Order: sequence, then C-alpha cells, then structure tokens
Amino acid sequence: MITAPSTADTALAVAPRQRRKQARPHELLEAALDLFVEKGFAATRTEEVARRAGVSKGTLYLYYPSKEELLKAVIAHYLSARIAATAQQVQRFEGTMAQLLRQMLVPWWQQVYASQTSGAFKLIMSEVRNFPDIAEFYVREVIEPGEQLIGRIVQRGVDSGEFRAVDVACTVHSLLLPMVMLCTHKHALGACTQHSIDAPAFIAAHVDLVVRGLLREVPPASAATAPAGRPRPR
Amino acid sequence: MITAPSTADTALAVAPRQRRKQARPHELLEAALDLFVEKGFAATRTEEVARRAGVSKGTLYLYYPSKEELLKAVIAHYLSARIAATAQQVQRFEGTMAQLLRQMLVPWWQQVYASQTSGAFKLIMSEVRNFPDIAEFYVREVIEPGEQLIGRIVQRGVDSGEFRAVDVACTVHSLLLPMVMLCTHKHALGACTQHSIDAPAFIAAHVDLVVRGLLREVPPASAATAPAGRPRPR
Amino acid sequence: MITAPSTADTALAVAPRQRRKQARPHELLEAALDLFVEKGFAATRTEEVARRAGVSKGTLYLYYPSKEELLKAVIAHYLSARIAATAQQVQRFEGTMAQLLRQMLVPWWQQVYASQTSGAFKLIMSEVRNFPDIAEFYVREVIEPGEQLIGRIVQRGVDSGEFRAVDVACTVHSLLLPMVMLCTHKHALGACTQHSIDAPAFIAAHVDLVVRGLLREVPPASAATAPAGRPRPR
Amino acid sequence: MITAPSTADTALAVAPRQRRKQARPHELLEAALDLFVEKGFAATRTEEVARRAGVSKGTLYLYYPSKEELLKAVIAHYLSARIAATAQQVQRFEGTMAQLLRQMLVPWWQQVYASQTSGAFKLIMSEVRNFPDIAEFYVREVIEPGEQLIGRIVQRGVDSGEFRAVDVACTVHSLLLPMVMLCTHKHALGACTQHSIDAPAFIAAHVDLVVRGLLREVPPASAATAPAGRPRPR
DNA sequence: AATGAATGAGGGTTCATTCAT
DNA sequence: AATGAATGAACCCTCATTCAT
Repeated sequence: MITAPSTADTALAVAPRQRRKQARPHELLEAALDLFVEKGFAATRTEEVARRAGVSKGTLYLYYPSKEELLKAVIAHYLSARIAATAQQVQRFEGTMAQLLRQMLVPWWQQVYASQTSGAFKLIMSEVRNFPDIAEFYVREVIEPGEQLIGRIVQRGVDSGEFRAVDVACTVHSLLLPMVMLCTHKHALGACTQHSIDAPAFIAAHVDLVVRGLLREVPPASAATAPAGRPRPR
Repeated sequence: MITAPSTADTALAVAPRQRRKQARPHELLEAALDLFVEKGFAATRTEEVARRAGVSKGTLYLYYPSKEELLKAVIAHYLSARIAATAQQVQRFEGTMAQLLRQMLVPWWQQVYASQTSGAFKLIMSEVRNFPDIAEFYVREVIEPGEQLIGRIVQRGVDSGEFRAVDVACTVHSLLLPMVMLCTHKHALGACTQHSIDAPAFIAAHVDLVVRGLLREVPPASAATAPAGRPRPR
Repeated sequence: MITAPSTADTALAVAPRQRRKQARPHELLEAALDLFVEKGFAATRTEEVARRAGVSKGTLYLYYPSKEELLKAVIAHYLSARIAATAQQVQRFEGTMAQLLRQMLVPWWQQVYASQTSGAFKLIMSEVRNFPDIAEFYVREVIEPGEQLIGRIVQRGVDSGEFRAVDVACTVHSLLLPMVMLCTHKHALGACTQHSIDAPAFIAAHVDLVVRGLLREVPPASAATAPAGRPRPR
Repeated sequence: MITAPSTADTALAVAPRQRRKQARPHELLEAALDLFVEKGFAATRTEEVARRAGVSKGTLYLYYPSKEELLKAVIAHYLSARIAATAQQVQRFEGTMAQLLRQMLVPWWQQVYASQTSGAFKLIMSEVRNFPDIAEFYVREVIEPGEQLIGRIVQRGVDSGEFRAVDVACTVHSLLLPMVMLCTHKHALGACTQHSIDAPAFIAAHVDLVVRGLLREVPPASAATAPAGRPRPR
C-alpha cells in the first residue's frame, strides 16, 4: 500500500555526509519522476535514475528496495497532501462561487501545472493499470478529495441560486478534466511537438466559459472578468 | 515515419483459408493494441501479442519487422482517416452551430469512446515521447484535422453572432480535451477502479454546458437540459 | 515439492532439432550436478551450467524456470527410484544375511560410488539446509527406503539367529554411514588431495568387519570371504 | 596457506574494555562458523556475520582482510591442535586396545560432536574444493594426525594378537568415517528434519560393533553391550 | 507460410569491499 | 577503533529477434 512520505527533512547543522544522506531520497524521487514520466516506468533503467540523482546504481537500493517501490514513493511524494491546504482556504472564502472558481482554482492549477507534480498525473495515467496500489492511493488521496472540494463549491453555487441546477458531478468533471488533460499533455505530445497549447490562457478561458455556462443570469457585457471584449458581429 | 495503412479490408469473396491469412495483420493489430494499452509498450511481450492473435511468436515477425514497427502500425491503423468522413457531414449541416455540436460531436465521440480507438489515445499519451514518429503522425492526421473541424464550427457560430466572440482555439480545447481525457481514463484508472464516470452522460452535459457558455443569449429556462434551445436565426 | 522426473526419453526417429530438445534436460542436469557438486550451488553461475551443457544462458531457462528448480531437478533425477529395483532383488535372495550383505550391498554401493550419483550425496549435504524441499524429498525417497531395506536384512539375520541381538537402527548406520561418507569424500577432499582412500577395497573390508561383529559365531579362519589371511601373531 | 592461529586466548586480567576488544576476533569466528555451516560460504553475507558478532560491517574488515581469509581463520581456529593433547593420553594408556577405543575414542568424539567443531567438518566438506589451502591444512593438521593416532592403536592391537590381522588403514576408516559423517549430518539433514540419529548411542554401539569384528576371540555372550569383554593379555 | 527452439544483450538486484567521518 | 554510506562488478533472469525445420 502506498502511504504519504514523512518528509522530515530537518537537515540542520549536520556533517556533510549526513546532509547528503538526508537529501538523497528527494533527489532520487526527483530523478525518478522525470525519467518515469519521460520514458515510462518499464523503459527507464534504474541505473539511469541513479546517475541522474548523482549516485551509483547500488545506492538507489539503499533507499528504495525495488524499482516498483521507487515508483510508489514517487507517486506518494508528489501527490500527497496537496488538497488539504487548499480545502481550508476554500472554506473561508467570501464572495461568489464564480469568483472563487476564477480566483482560486485557476491559480492553484497553474502552480500544479508548472511544477513537477504535473508529471505525476501523466505517470499515473500510463502506469496505473500495472500497479493496482497506485489506483487505490490516487483515488483516495487525490481524486476523491479533489472532486469533493470542487463539488462543494458548485453545490454552494447551486444552493444559493448563483448557478443553474446542474448535475454537480458532471460539472466537476467539466472543470477538472481539461486541467488533468493539460498536465498529461504537457509531458506527452507537448514535450515533443511545437503544437502546444498556451496552458494558462486556456485554463482561464475554460473556467470562464464553464462558469458562464453555469450562471443563472448572463453577466453584463462589461464584466471585468470576462476575457473577451465586446464581440464584433459582422 | 508513420503512414496510414493500405489495408483496404476488402476481404469479400475469398476462400476461407485465404480470408484467414488476410485477417492476420488485423488480428495482430487488435491484440497489440489491447496489450499495449493495458500494460504499456515496453511491458508487453511480443509473444503475448502473438498468442492473443492466435499465432506463434515467429509469425508476428512475418508481418511486422519489429516490435516498434508493430506499434506504429497499430497507431496508424486505429487513428487514420477517421476525420475526413465526419468533415464532409459537417460541411453540409444546416442549422445552428449549437445544434451541430450537440447532434454531431457527441454521437461521433460516443462511437470513438466505445470502440477500440479510445485505447489508441491512451497509447499515444503514454508512448509518444519515446517515438517521435508517432507525434508527427498524430498531429498531422488527428489533432490538426480535428481541431480545424471543430474550430470551423465555432468560428461559424461566432461569425454568425450565435456565439460570443470567444477565442476559437481555447474553445476547441474546452470541447475536446475532456473527450480525449475520458478515452484515456477509460483505459487507465477506469479499468481498475469502481470510481468511474458515466461517460456518455457526462459528455452530453459537458457539451451542453460549454455551448451555453458560448451562446450570446441565454436560452429559455424551460429548456435547461434539452439538447437545443430555440435556434436564433441570423 | 520435489517429484521424480518422468524420464520418457523415447527419442526414436525424429528430426535432429527434436532430438536435441529431448536430450537437453539430461545434458543440463548432468552439467548442473557436476558444477553444483564442485563449486556449490551458490557459487555456480547459471551461465557456466549452460555452457558446459553446450547451450546458451537463455536456453537453460527454457527447460528449468530458475536456478533453484534446476537444483531440485538435479536431486530428483539422480536420487529417484534407485532403491525400488534393489529391494526386489533382496526379497528373492536365498542364503545367509552375511552373504546377502557382502554380495549385494557392496556391489550396489560400488555402482553408486562410481557413478555421478555419488555427487548427489555431497550436494545434498552441502545444500539441504537452504532448501527444505530437498530434505523432505531425500528423507522420503532415499533415506527411509534405504534404511528399511538394510534394516530388514539385519532383522532377518537377528531373527534367524545368524546375528546377535543388536540394535537394528544402529547397525544400519554402521553399515551405511561410511558408504555415504565416501561418496561425499570423493567429491570433497578426495577431489583435491592425493590423500585418497581405496574406496572399493575399504567398503568390502568394512562390510566384512561389521558382519563379523554381527555374527553370533566366529567364522572359521579359512572362510573364503574373509579379506585377511591367517593373522601372524608376533 | 592456512596456519594455526596464535590466539593464545590468554585474556586473563585485563580491563573489561580491553577484554571486549580482545574477544572480537573470537566472536567473529564463532559467528562466521555458525553462518558458514548453516548457509554455506558463498550464501553467507559478511554483513550478517558482523551483525551476529555485534559489530558493524566495516569492523569485520579490521580483523580479517577478506571474506575468504575469514573462512580460513575459522577453519584454522576450530581445527587446530586438537589432536596433540589426545595423542599423549593414548601413549600412556595401559590396558587392551579394545578398552582404549571404547574409553577414549568415544568420549573424545562426543566432545567434538557436541561442540561447534562438528560444524567445521561440515564446512570443510562443502567448501574444500573451492579453497585448496583448506585441503592442505586439513590433511596436515587433522586427517593425518588423526589417522595415525587411531592407526597406532589398531596396530598395537594387531601386534599383540588382540585383534585379527586386519588392514589398519581400512579399520581406521571404519572407525572414523561414521564419526565424521555424524558431524556432517548434524549440520545438514539433522538440522532440518526430525529424522535424526541418536548420535552418542550410535557411536558407542558402532565402536563396540567394530571392536567385536576386530577381536580374535568372541567375547562372552553375557557381555554383549558391555564396553569391554575380557581382555586377553598377551 | 508457420513454428518454436535458441540466442545473447540488457536490466534489476545483491553484496564484498572501501573510506570519509 | 568503529561505523555505515557508497560503490560497482557480478549474477539471475527476461525477452526481442533469428533461423532451421
């Protein structure tokens, strides 16, 4: 079973040897994530992970007992406890749900997209079928908390009359699936073609588009948050 | 480089023995797709592909010179020439663009999602970085035609004043990314957890939501989930 | 669990390729026994076994799924069903038990000692603690039948009054332990020093000595089977 | 080349700290013997030896420059100079050779069997072919003195007319091989099955049986298992 | 055309040995 | 003296590919 790591990186004033030892797991995870995302788990050699982390092949096995455990540690490290902190901010938010989605969901996602964590989404997509533990962990730690978080926001909007009486689960997916897709894309096609998407612009536009689809009343054309100016009919 | 296959599948009136022989390549592709999607390219053994196709290991190499060429043939077979036919239907469509999206995009996608082709999307996601040929093929044969097709629809809606003056590229992504994501999901998490999405229902709702976000005028409240509001002729 | 192999080597008039395939397991077992006996199981490389059998490393694994299974197959092959045939001869023997021991036990043991089977005894000695399956097999297939066989002979001698009323189990060990020890010795010290024992002579003398110790009456000094002539007291 | 150790074990009146340090080599040898006997030399990890001796991996290398040297030190320690003391006792013995064998050989062997030294015999059996040095040491230090010691006893018995004019070398083996075999057995099959031998009882019976086989005259029937029949003075 | 026995390069993992602390 | 982190050669085993049948 996968559990979140205890990142007790309290490297204070210790001998350099010790400091290296404390830093190793993180360096190995970073190297492993990059390579697993780039080449896939099966096609990545452990020696390559080790070399990228600046150690020898044997050293990797001092920290992780097998390649598979390394994979699980990578997933656990990059996808744990990211939801909880956000959830609290959401609880305290005062304002419309449309504002909340635009002002919190989009920046949060942009952080994820820019960080290495985006790769973890692609990694899971590719490998989850070979490692059932990962599926269980991912659903429990990421999917369910994430969907509940966004689901509550949508539900609050519906309850207050701000939004139409939409199906909450579907709406959550309409908001989130493109985000996850972009993360995946960034490390798949996006990494090998010029045919790339302007991700931040797209996500802002997408949330705006969905929010407009949700609102019971049409926002005034002059609305500050609308990405587009007055349309020019021909 | 990947090229679309010339397997015209015109096996009509041939002797059963011959038919069997002609069917071989297709059976191999089918077996290969399933296994590559399920386990990943690197983790799939050629012998397993052959066995699932009902032939021996050596036979596979009579049809495809290497495992990598088999992969490319799989991609080419399942992702070629699917767009052209649809494009023509779109050209001839008369009605609002909202109707067009709801009545053509959704059924088209449902076919893809239900078929083996959905797996090809996941396969590309996972493997494209290791095989640049695939990226080039996929962009040329699938992405660009697909985006242009949907893009033209959106553009027509904007031009006619049916839609707001949105960014076309972003809107195309808002429509398509969840569809691709669902295909990917079906063969990743969806294949190993109960935590699944009701894909057809979601996509209908999603297209509806996005279309509402696009429309210049709010449709009458009495037709909240109906596939089409009253079209507003220009 | 170890089971005796089904040596159905019915290689008749088949293609050379087939004949090789049928002969391989035996050739591999032979090579493996020699090397395991010489260097020990852990210190023997599978590649070396394969090379000595005239095949490549991978071929070994077409016949035995792991090094450990190869070891078990070696044991099973060289130590199975050796007892049963002998047992029948013993049942039919007519004569004194002293004759029986001298005329059947000694030649039987000489065969074993001269053959590769002697190595199997050393192999078991060295490796049995690491492979409990082997212990179980060896006790069931070799030790117990063997001790029962000799035990019955001794018991018959005691019952008929030919032998003294000795402890049967101890006597069996007095007869057999030196034989097993010589097998072990042949492949241990005996293989690396000049300090060797004249095994056949010793065993004949040993059985004679033990039989003399068993007999109720002293055999006449002129006894044909006595290895020594009349002792010369000083 | 292996030489007998100079660890005079004269740790008498030293500080506890010092005593600890002086004891290290012995503790390492003890741990190494146990593990080499149990798992075999190649399958034993140096770290496990160190851990069982209560020190770290590196410390072992402060005392022994390599795993192989450790093995040789183990052999040398457990098999050196055990014979000399016994030999002197034998020289001084007055009585029949039958008594001598029953009263000195059996107790001596029981000590060896009960001690860790019995393991050293198994270790040599298993490993001697990989380490010629050990063969040379073992023959020189153990086999030859041992066989000469027993050989002289038998010869004295023959010379005095107490024993028949047997072949001395063979008789020595008849006496000793079961003893060595039992030592080996104790650490091989005996350590993993219930099928064990009552070693002390067997050896007493065995020596008795062999001595009876050696005697020129049959001892009176009333003293069947008594350690000595009536000695026949010359 | 089809088979499957054979190959051998390659990759995961172990562990004797070293050496900075 | 003692530690244990680090190394990398070596080993077991896999599997894409070949080729005799």
